[in-house]
Amino acid sequence: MDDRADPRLLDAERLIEARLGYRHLDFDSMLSVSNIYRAATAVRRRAERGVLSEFGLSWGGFTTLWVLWVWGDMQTAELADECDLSKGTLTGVVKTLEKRGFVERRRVASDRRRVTVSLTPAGLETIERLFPRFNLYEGEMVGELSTTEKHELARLLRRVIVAAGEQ
Amino acid sequence: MDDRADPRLLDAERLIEARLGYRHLDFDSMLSVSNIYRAATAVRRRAERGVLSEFGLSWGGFTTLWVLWVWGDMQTAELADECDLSKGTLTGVVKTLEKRGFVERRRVASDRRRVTVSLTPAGLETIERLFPRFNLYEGEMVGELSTTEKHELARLLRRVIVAAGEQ
DNA sequence: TACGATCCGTTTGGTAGCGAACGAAGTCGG
DNA sequence: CCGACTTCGTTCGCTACCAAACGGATCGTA
Repeated sequence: MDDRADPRLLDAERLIEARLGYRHLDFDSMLSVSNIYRAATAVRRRAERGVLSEFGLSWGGFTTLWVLWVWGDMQTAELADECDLSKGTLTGVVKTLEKRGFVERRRVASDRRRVTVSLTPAGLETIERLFPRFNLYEGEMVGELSTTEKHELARLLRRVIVAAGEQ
Repeated sequence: MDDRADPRLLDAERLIEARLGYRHLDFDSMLSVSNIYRAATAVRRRAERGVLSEFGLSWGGFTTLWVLWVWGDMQTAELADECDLSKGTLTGVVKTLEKRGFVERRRVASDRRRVTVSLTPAGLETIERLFPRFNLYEGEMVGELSTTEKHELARLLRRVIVAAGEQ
C-alpha cells in the first residue's frame, strides 16, 4: 500500500492494530468506516469555516438551498428526504433560512397539511454566487486524486451508502 | 464504470449533472465529496440506531470511550484532538459519559489547570462488550467491498482527510 | 356523511457540535 | 517576587440533529 501522503495517519492506525491485534476484529472494515467519518468531518468543517461562513450558512442550510436550486420548489417531506435530514430537523433549518430571507414557505391549497418551500430571489442569487465557490473547495479537497480515483472513490462510497441504508 | 449496485443513486447524480451541466463545474469532485458526506451520515445513523442505542451512547460518546480504551487515560486536550472534537464539545460529551458512569475526571496534581479522563470499570466493561458488536456493524456496512477495495477506500480517504485538514 | 385511521409539518426534549469569551493556573522576564 | 502573557478546561449562545409526541387535515369505508 502506497501512503507517502500521510504517514502520521497510518502510524496511528498501525498502533491501534498493535493494541487490539490479539482480538478477532475486522480491521479493514474498521479503518474504512472510521476514515469515512473523519473525511466527512474534515470536509464539512473546512467548508463551514471557509465559504459557508461568509454567507452565514451551515452545511445543512447550504444543502437545502442547493437542493431547491437544482430541483426547484419542493414540499417539506420530499425536501427532507433529498437533504438527508429528518423532517423535524428540516423544519428548523428552513426556519433559519427563512429568517435570513433565503427561502419562503407556502401552504398548499389543494392539501392544507402540506407546505411548499421555495427560494426567494435573494436565495437564488446567493446559491448562484455561492455554489461555484463551494465547488472550488470541493476540488481542492479531493484535488490530490486523479479523475479515475475520484470515480473510484464515489463508486465505493455509493456501495457503502446502499449497504448502510438497508437495515 | 460498473454500478449495478445502486442505479437510483447514480440516476439522481446524472440528473443533477444534466441540470447544471451547462455550467463550468467540477462534477467529479462534487460527487466524491457529497458521497463522502452521505456515506458518513448513513454509517453514523445506522450505528446509532443499532448497537449504540442499546448501550445508550451517541457516536461521539462511543468514540470517546473507544479512544480511552485504546490509548488509556488522557488529558482533555489530547482526548479532544484524538476524538476529532473541539474541546468545548468534549466537555459536554465527557459530562454525559460521567453521568452514565462510564468515565471519571481527575485534576492533575502537578498542573491544576489540567484534567485527566479515564474509564471506570463500568466503562471498560461496556466498551469491551460493545466494540466487537460495533465492529460487526462496520463489517456489514462495507461488506460489499473486497479487502482490496476496503484498502483502496481507506487510502483515498486518508488523502482527502489530509487535503481538507490543511487550510 | 361520519368517524377511525392515516398522513402531514411542527413542537418538544434531549444530545451534539462550534467559536468565542472566561476565569483559574502556570510561566517567564525583570 | 510580581505583573504581563500564555495555556488550560469550562461556560455561553447559537445552530443542528434526532425520535417521539402532537394536532390539524385528509382519506377510506361503510
